[in-house]
Amino acid sequence: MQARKRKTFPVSVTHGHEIDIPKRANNTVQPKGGANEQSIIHPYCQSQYFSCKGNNLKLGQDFFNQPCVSLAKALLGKVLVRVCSDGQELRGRVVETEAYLGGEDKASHSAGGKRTQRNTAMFMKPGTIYVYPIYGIYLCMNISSQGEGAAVLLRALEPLEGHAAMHRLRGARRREGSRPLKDKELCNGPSKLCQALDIPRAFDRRDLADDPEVWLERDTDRGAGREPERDPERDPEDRDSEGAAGDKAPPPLQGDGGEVDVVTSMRIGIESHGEWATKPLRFYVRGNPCVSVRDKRAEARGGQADVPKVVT
DNA sequence: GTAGGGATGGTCT
DNA sequence: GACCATCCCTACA
Repeated sequence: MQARKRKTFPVSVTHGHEIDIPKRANNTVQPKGGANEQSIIHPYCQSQYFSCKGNNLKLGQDFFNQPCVSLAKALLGKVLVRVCSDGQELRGRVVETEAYLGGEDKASHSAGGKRTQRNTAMFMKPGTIYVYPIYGIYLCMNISSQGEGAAVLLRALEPLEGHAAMHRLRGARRREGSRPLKDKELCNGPSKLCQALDIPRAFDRRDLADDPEVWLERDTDRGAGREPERDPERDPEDRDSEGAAGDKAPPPLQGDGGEVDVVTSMRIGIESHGEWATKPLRFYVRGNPCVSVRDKRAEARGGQADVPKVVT
């Protein structure tokens, strides 16, 4: 299937989506410097609207230097960018996170202030990537925050750019002949997103605020939440993104500085940690089909988890 | 769609 | 040796 055409001007593209560029009265776009300059505008980075000497969309140290719960919520709607070895950029919007608070949090790898070779990154400066192996064969990616040993686990992304590469990367580990993955299944889990964006263990302890291969950006896509980008390389039979198997279209994310409709819930997979397993420290974008596990009860209550007390 | 079970090997005690 | 912030597949409603 071919990429669906949109009524947007295709000169400047963000995250693989065309962005709506205000047109002049004569309905033409006037790139700064005239028509010749249009040809040298980079599809993403050098948009005339997001000119990026040094990429001014990139989130820096200041962003990461905030308390863990605050960072976990702030990450929702931001875009994780990964530059592959072949130069291709993969992009996914963060739609689900979990906060691990450090010493007091018994479910955290850094519980009790315990510092090991593995979790060293959790104690490094905010914005440090913590990648660890789990169940022998998978990886999970965290971002350290303010607070000793505190970090935010990235649990799910909404694929924005590089769908074909993500399908390849995810498919490489699946059984031959198994059913094709839907777009919403590419990154709907902490290890799945590491596979889809080719996040290696070697990224552990690297600085997300200053790394040429992986970083976070503000989301400039005012159309976030609409139908995901289609990738012409993909299997034409993959029709998943047609409303994500009946899911309602996710609510619009308001890019930078805007509000995201956040659902707060209990964290996943830590049942053995007693009361800490029930703390409302998981956050996700309401209605987004790429979330790994939806908490319908929390959603029915208006986005709040059962347990009222939030530890920050 | 949901639930259950098997696979898997690094990390920690 | 036990645990594990997971994933995939199959069966069933």
